[in-house]
Amino acid sequence: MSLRHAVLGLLASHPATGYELTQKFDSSLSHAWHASHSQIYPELGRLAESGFVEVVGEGARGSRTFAITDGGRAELSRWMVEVEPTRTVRNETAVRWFLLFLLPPEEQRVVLERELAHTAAEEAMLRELDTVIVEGGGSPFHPTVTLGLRTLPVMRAWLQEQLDALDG
Amino acid sequence: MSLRHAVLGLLASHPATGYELTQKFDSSLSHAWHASHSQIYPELGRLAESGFVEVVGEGARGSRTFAITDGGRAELSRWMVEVEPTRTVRNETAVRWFLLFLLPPEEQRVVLERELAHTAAEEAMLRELDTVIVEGGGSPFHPTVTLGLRTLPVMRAWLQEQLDALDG
DNA sequence: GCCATCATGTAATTAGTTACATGATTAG
DNA sequence: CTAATCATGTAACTAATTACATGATGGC
Repeated sequence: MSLRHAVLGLLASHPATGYELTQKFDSSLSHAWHASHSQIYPELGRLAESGFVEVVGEGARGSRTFAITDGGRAELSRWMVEVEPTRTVRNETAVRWFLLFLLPPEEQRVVLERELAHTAAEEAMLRELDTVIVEGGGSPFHPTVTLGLRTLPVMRAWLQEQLDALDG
Repeated sequence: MSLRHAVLGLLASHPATGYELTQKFDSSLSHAWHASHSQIYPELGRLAESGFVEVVGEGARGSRTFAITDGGRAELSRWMVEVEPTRTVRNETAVRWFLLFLLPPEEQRVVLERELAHTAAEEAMLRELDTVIVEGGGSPFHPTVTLGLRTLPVMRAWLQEQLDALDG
């Protein structure tokens, strides 16, 4: 389970509430791991029980800010350095691209155009994230943006080639 | 759930046994979706119940070969064209890369070298898959290989840059 | 006053992993 | 003969999604 360590990692750079963590899973971490609030709140509870995080403040509307503990940092390092990474990937978009050839040309075109539009939207999102990061004086999560902005043109080129092949 | 449609997609290009499908999830589809045999066999049963696949032959050791039906093809097209794609991704390797900066330089180096070694192994695997495909007279699953071989250099360059930054 | 967003939680269901279990065939 | 691979299945458990549920705060 990477959720545990993803949450720990987010808290390692900044204390946050469950709500803020949920937002980070939807922005900076969205190309690496997904989790919704119904998973995050119970996980914070379990991490606190294990002594890896602790509540360091309470705010409006019953919000609680969590911070990583020394034990949490140790656990995170251990996981990153010593635990053999699980290489399994789950990416529905990739599945769809790889099955594309099964469709008749006209349907392929529809799907390819949808995907091209999506890469454009994604690029806009990444550029905005990048701006936020630069204005904020640099952030630990730059890799998501950097790698995203570098791999997007490769993806777009492939989609465009498939479209061109349909025409020519 | 993409498993259902991934299985349907694999059967759409070729009838196969559950065992063969399991192998394909570990090779051609490994960068898009993962599934183990304990998930695949029950799914084949459910697909058969829905009338999307059928048994078209029995072989040694109780093996059963499944093929997609017309109904299955229709369902697959519907899913690919009409169903709004789920864009959530789960990739533990990406999580690890994005948390890298949390480690002290010497540990970063260890991890970066492990990851560089992994990209090399992956490239070898992709090249071998590519050879198999070319010798087999071309295969529908070429996109996995093509995109993999194109994105790998981007990944490797990023890893190398991080390493260089540690040194210089 | 009302709508958007902030903020948290739980319950029911479905998906996925790990472990258990069995046996046939084939290459060396 | 024996180890690797082929081939299938189920059970127990863990992870993740979807749906239900509630209420505060702030801007207009």
